[in-house]
Amino acid sequence: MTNHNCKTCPFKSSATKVLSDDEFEILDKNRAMVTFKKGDLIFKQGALSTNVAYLRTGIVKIHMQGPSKEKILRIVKAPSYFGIPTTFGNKINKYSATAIEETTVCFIDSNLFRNFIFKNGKFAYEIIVELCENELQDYERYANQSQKQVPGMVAERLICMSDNIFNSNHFNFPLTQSELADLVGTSRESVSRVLSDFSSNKLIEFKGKEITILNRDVLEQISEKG
DNA sequence: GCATTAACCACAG
DNA sequence: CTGTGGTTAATGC
Repeated sequence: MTNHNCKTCPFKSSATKVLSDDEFEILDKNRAMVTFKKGDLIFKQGALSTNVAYLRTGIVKIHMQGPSKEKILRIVKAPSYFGIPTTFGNKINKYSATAIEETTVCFIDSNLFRNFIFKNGKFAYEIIVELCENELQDYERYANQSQKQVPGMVAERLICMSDNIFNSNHFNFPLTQSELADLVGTSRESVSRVLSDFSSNKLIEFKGKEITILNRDVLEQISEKG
């Protein structure tokens, strides 16, 4: 971890892959890699933002304090940037990031990052692509969330986690039920009921945090029907 | 009216 | 942190 090298880092972003050797050298001097444990706050809503955060390994949740409750905006899996909007969109962080499991994060000075965008068009393009993909995903979630019922949204999240984060039908669920509720925008009780319901209908099985998807087809139907 | 859905509250493991 | 029951409000036949 001490003498790490960006050029040979196996967790480079697709944007970073197009940097020149000179740029890599500059990057190496202007970034800091930090390890976070499960539950650690990585950056905080309301605090000043001076670095771009890049998730090198691990999983984090992006969350925001709403008028009355906490809202989980997204779950981000490495490798991915996760603090670009909050660094360039506003001086003050508009949301917080918390590690959901052991995580390594690279902080890159935002002035340096801005320079790369100015000087290296390919780099800038890759960043735009990533931001656009995120935005599209968010739009989809807004539409779903306002029109689906609770079982539909929970089913959607389970499938999404299984497909995009764990690539398996069996995984250790990284959130509490209360957090899952904050993610899909309902109450903790509703999540609990839906989960027991799915379980008694043999769509999933869960003991503790271990979740297994037993009947993916029906779960997808529920997700689509809402 | 009656059923469904889901939030809020409360209390118990 | 989770599971459940009671209550209540909104919405849709």
